[in-house]
Amino acid sequence: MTLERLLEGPVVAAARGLLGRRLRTEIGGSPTEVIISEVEAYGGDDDPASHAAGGPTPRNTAMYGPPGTLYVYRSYGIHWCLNVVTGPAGSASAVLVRGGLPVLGEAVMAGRRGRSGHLADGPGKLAQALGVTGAHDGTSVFDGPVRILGEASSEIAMEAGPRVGISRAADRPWRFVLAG
DNA sequence: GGCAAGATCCTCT
DNA sequence: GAGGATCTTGCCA
Repeated sequence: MTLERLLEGPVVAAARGLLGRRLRTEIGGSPTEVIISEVEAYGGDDDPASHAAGGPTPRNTAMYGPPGTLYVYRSYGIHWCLNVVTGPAGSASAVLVRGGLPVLGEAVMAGRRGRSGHLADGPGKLAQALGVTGAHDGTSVFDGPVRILGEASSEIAMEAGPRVGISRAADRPWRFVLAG
């Protein structure tokens, strides 16, 4: 299964497929890379917890783009959160990347974060460590500054659970983490 | 034009 | 383990 085909499919399948893949950025001349270790799936209008639940708005325009579009939004006025749009264009479903394991450019990430350790174990931390901001909203993960490498990691162990940090439809088991 | 809520992180106790 | 920081977005008057 290629990355393109994966992202064109149902959002839950895409979320599972993204787990364990590599997320690479090359921003400010410093390459950084993490293995995606935690994701959450968000549907379109039929998902009350999704930003697209109320229809298109200036902020969530990127969610209505083609699969592989990057959707970056500001959370709590402080942090950036990084999503990958999935499904056919117009479905407005996306996968939130909640965490990753640093594999390249660890020193760069520590510099951006202003501390060592806990570099990318949360949505806001991940975006900050990788240097992702609203400037990258709407770019493509196939040929933009923020890319997902196509190599599939086969046979990985994962666990599913309820989504975190939301108040509506929080019971859907659409959160996936690498086991261990 | 004003208000309330939010897919979070950090510090202190 | 609990609470504060901090500001953008979207809704309503």
